[in-house]
Amino acid sequence: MPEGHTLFRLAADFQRVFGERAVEASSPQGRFAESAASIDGRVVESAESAGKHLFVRFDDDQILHVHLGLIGAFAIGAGPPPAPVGAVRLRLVGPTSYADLRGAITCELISTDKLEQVLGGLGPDPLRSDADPDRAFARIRKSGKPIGALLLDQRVVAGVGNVFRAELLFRARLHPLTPGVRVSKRRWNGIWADLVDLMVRGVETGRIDTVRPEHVDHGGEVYVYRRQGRPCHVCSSMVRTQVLQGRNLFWCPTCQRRR
DNA sequence: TCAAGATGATCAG
DNA sequence: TGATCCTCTTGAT
Repeated sequence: MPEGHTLFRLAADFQRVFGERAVEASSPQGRFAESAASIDGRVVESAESAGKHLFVRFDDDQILHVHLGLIGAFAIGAGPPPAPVGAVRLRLVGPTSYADLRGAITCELISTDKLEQVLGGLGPDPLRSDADPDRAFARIRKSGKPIGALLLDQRVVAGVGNVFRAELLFRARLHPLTPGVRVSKRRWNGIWADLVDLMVRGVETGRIDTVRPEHVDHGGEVYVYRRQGRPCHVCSSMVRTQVLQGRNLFWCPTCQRRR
């Protein structure tokens, strides 16, 4: 479930479990064997996330860069690790816990220069206190692309995925195909504040929970994401879907009218 | 039991 | 735009 809040939690978990500790590294699947050997026995100095990227810094300045992609997962477990199940690309084992990486699209060792390069390509991350929403708006206001496409562009905002996109636009009552150039500064400021709020809550709970209490009487709900053909929680219109740039878009045709 | 689709991003054409 | 990476869940058979 890798959107920005997932990576933020993962980095915090890494810091708590492996921080300041030496780890054994291996690649049961074999595809990362050489790099695993290179960090085997090193001490983890720090772990942090930026958007959907995870960076783990070791005491010899090597940096592990992981991007989970659509299907990847970095599972942390307590105690001694069991025999690897499935294609475990990287396994880290510390004194009290272990972590298994599967299915990631990126798993590599990088230098500080490359780290700067990756960070430089990302828009502001709502979970970082130094994030500047105006930097994102500067791109949005001069683009004719739909706001729904711009929100998924990691150069615009780092960490937003398909769930946050769908829910943010619903909560803002904004149609996903509205061109960026038509989104006002005031509107964007509201969306950004809502995004920060939702992602911070996502970090706390580990879930994406977006429905306001007055609209549903239990938790674990979303307004439109993957609810196509089902009634909107607010107005009972049927939620719609459409593929935009290869990704599924969801919206309520009544609450999010095209202007 | 098996196929399809999914919260992502890159690359070829 | 479609194929690809590669894993897991869901729903159809």
